[in-house]
Amino acid sequence: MGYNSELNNSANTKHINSNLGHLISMFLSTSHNKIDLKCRVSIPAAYRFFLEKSDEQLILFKSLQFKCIEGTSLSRMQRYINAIDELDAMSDDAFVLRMMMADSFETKFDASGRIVIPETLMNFAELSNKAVFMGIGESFYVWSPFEYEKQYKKSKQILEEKGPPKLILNKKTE
Amino acid sequence: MGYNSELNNSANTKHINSNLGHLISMFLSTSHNKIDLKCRVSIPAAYRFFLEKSDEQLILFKSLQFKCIEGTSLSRMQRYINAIDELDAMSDDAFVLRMMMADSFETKFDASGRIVIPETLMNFAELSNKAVFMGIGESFYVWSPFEYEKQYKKSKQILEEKGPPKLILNKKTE
DNA sequence: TTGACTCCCATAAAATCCCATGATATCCCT
DNA sequence: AGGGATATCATGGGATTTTATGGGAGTCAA
Repeated sequence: MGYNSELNNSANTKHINSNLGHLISMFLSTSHNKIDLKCRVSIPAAYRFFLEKSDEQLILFKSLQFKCIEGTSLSRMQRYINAIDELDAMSDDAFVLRMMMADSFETKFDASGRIVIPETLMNFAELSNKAVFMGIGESFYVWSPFEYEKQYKKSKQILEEKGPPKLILNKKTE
Repeated sequence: MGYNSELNNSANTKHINSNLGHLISMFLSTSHNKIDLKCRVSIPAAYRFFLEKSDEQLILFKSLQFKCIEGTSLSRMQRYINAIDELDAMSDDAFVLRMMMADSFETKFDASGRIVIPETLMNFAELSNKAVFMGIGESFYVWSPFEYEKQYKKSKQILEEKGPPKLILNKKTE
């Protein structure tokens, strides 16, 4: 779908030419956005460009580790699914993972770059009127402000107690 | 992208031909620049050439070790992102790395070679109207003048007390 | 018709672009 | 080597664009 078919609505074609278009190459940084009464949130512009640039669909699903929503590209989601298939099909792990994955949603932005968060995910992440988008490279998390604070403090505490990861200190990797 | 395609805006094409272009191959030397009311700073021209020459995006993030901003290339950041996938998601290293990504920003220069320092990073490094750029090879630090002085004195003191560090150069240059 | 969902238009605040300038630094000609 | 001409750097500030957000009109299904 490399061309501007009618599937690309005006929103996409508008933004793809923006100044950010050639910039963003991953999900980074954090932003606090408002969820309105219709459960709409603006996806941070930088994230949109990453997806649009790589012509990827956005997938939202329940995080397997945390009380938050995880967002990523369709192609990366495919890799998750493949990884589950590698597991013993009858194992408890595989069962649980499949249940979680079943609640994943393919979403698209409206003309102003917003998505609607499905009710299932709103409940799972205990979201109400604020969402914290946290970019972690290949994917991003959507937290309630409360859960986000908890997670952030935890990481900071680990950093203080244990120092930076080894690979950061060994500047020359590979 | 060796040619001046239209993707190189006027800013880049202007600077890429400068006399410094063939010189700089990493971040070196120190310079004191002003931060204006819009939180803009000029990136030292030498740093820009390094990035433009290697066609790299600039990433700014909170240093994990010091009270300063660290700047580096996107591809270098990519190595840390890849590392996240290799780790157990609940490991301490993974927590810290995710926090690092969440506190990272992809930036680009304006037509005159300036960037805008995100508010989060301004606060973290306690910057107000002056920034000290300190090149350290593959990345650079941005300090407040106060913090910079502190670190500078500290290193001088260590040098006096313990003598010059023993440095063994590795012949292999990869 | 009612509710749920989508599309469209409006807007304030913030981010970005564009043009201008003094101070250095560099080039070039004699 | 001197010294003016030229280019570049770092900086200022106004104009313009984008972002995030609110709210209403249209649509489809039960």
